[in-house]
Amino acid sequence: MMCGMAPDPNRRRESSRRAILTAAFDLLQEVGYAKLTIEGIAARAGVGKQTIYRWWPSKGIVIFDAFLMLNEAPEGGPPLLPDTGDLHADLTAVLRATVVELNDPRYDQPLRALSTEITHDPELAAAYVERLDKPMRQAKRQRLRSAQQAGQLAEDLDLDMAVDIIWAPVLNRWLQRSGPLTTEYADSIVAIALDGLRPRRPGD
Amino acid sequence: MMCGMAPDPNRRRESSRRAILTAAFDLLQEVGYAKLTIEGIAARAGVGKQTIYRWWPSKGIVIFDAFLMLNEAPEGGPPLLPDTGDLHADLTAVLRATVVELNDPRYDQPLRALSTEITHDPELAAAYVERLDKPMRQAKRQRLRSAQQAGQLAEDLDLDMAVDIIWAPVLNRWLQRSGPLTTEYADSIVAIALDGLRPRRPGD
Amino acid sequence: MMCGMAPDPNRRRESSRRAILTAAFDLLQEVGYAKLTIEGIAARAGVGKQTIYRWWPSKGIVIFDAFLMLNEAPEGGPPLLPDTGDLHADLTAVLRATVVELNDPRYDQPLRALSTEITHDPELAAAYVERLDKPMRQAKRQRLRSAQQAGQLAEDLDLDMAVDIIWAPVLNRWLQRSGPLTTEYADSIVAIALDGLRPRRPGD
Amino acid sequence: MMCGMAPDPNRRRESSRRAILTAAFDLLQEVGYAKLTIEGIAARAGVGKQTIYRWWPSKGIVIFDAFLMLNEAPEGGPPLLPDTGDLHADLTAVLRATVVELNDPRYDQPLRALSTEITHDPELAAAYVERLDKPMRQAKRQRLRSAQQAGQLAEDLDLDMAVDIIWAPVLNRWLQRSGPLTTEYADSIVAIALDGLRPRRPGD
DNA sequence: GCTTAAACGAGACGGTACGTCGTGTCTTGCA
DNA sequence: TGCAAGACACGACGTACCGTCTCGTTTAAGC
Repeated sequence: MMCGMAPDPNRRRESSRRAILTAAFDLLQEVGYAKLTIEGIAARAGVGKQTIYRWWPSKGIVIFDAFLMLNEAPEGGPPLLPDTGDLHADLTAVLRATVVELNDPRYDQPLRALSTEITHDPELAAAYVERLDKPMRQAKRQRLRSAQQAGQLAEDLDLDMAVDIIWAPVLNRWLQRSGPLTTEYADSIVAIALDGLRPRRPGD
Repeated sequence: MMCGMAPDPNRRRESSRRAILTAAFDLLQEVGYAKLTIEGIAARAGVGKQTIYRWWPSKGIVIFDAFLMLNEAPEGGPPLLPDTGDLHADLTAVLRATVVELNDPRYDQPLRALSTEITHDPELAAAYVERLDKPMRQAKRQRLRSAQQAGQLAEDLDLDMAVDIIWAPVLNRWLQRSGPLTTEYADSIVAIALDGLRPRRPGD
Repeated sequence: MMCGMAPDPNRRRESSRRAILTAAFDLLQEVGYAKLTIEGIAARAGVGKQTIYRWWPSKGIVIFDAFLMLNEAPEGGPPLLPDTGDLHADLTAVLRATVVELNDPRYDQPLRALSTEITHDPELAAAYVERLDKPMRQAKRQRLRSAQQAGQLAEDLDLDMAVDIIWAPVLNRWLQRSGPLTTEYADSIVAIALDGLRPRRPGD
Repeated sequence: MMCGMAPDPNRRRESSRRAILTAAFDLLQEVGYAKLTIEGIAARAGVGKQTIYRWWPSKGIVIFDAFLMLNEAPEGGPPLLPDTGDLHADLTAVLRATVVELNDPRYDQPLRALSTEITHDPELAAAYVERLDKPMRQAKRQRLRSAQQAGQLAEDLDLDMAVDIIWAPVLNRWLQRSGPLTTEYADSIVAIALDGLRPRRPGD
């Protein structure tokens, strides 16, 4: 017994949904976030504007859903980080991959757009954390836990913080362009995060 | 020889400049980034739109300048971090202050707006790094260098990276709302950053 | 041989037809011609839009049919004008009735809507002339012919023109609101039409 | 001290005004009333939609103003009807001219549009009566008064009604297409109006 | 009475136009 | 001449309807 009756999802046309999300993502690449318009998405998708407004409450959620579609499509089970036993090497490889992805021009504009939307919309941020961040974070924590059990990480270490300390600097440098985002930067971050800022005793 | 003539900065009316920047900052708090308009700023500042377009090339730079005005006003010389000799305590205090500022509702919307503009405009990002980030980073590096000279930090440590590792997690959590941004979080980040993720030998 | 198959009139649901026409007429009164929409009619009639599109080619014809329904319903045979032998009195009475009907707020909006549709759609105009105008005109002509045979009207008078000369001024004043539409106006029109604009010899 | 501050007519751009009214009139001819849109007018006039909305409260008034522009432009003083002394001939000539104008395809659609707007908007109707109908009616009355003074019309004749009786049938037949609108029709109307429906004594 | 094909209600869809808002430019008149 | 005021061409907004198109669900004719 609600008013403002929500549309019936059964009647939703899947082809339109995909066309809209694809168009949104493609346009983000091509024209950038500032020039992304609902009208543009609708035109590119060959869809009426109302079809977008009917199913998505805001442009930000369209963008978010576009990423969801991308990430859910090719998945074969939950993501996993490599575990060769060499924590330093594994983390370096993964963080380098992150750097490469952030430097990929195909993802640059869309990712910045997603970041902006998350920054300004708490609900979207929650959805992001839940749907996109959580699975990756799980995998990262998983790798760290494995290292912890092998005695390679401090016993009382909060793994979520460890994840933050490793990945946040890279994301931040990318967002703010506070310096070149290179694989060397990734390497150094991993090294410093593992060993800490303080001098280590010889023999470690 | 009078095409595209740049306006004469000498004739610029200072009162209008301040009114515009103040209005921009206030409106950011009140209506948020998405609803911040040039017309709104002009109206609030009691100024013609052209006066904004004459002196600022984009809305982002108005926002940026608004922050510049704030940060340059009360300054008595370059900023400094406390140096009690106890690095852990000093860093904790400063990072806690950062957390408090980020949680201050007066700065929340404006800071997010600034962040968004930087994310999407490389030129603005460069200006940000140069004019706002650099001075603070200088102060942070300064404190770390002092510690390094006292043997409290690794000799070969890249201090810029150290700054990133300490401050990026806090900024990131704030931007993405990936978790509660508390002083405890700040404390833990400092602790982990200093000691690293690896287990320390007893006696450290 | 099955393209564009016309719907089978036998299966037509009479209740829907009446509901649609009633809804159309009522909405005309309530919201006026400009805001009359097919969706509105369908909603008010508790009917799907397609049911309207299936049976009526245009909104104008729905309106027209609504009038047809009204006029055909209470009919017991063809309409007749009173014939007391006193032509002046009879015409005055009938034209006064016309004025009263045009001034009735229940019919004002619907009639204006009908008029507009007729004005812009020649086919509809033909239907109007045939189905609504003709029967009334017949009755009017009948009364005039009776007077003509009694020697009260010129022998060679074109009765259709006589009808026009008597009724058109009233309709026109109503449509254009070029002046108050009163029974006195009707009276004067009849008087002038009968006697003509020229001065009459005494003794007429 | 008003809110909803009306725009300042001094700042109005005359060229835009003319372009809009011309475009509106031309489009009425070309696409007809039903397909006349504000967007279409703006596009054809090379003007922003807002410029139309700023100065005209409704589409009907744009149409009305388009006619005003047409009628005020070529005027050299108030309009006059021919006065040869032969009332019958003069009226016939003028009413024939009316018929010709109504049959002119350049004016057909625009006039029907104007008629529709007047029918549905009382305010517009008042403006029409005042600005467009009144001057013509004045000229018509003038000619009739001249005839009246010459003893060719009844002394106590209400000249406004006389005008109605002569012109309304033609307008009505044109609007409703209730029959062919020919010069013969005009002739007959004049003849019948002058002599009345009743038989005249021989010698008149 | 059971089947089956239609008309039906509901409403999603690709579109068009609405009337509003903001952009960045241009013009006018005041100081 | 710098400025406030604001008109302007332009483009996007979010909404309302258009007319078409599925969907299941009646419903009435024909087997």
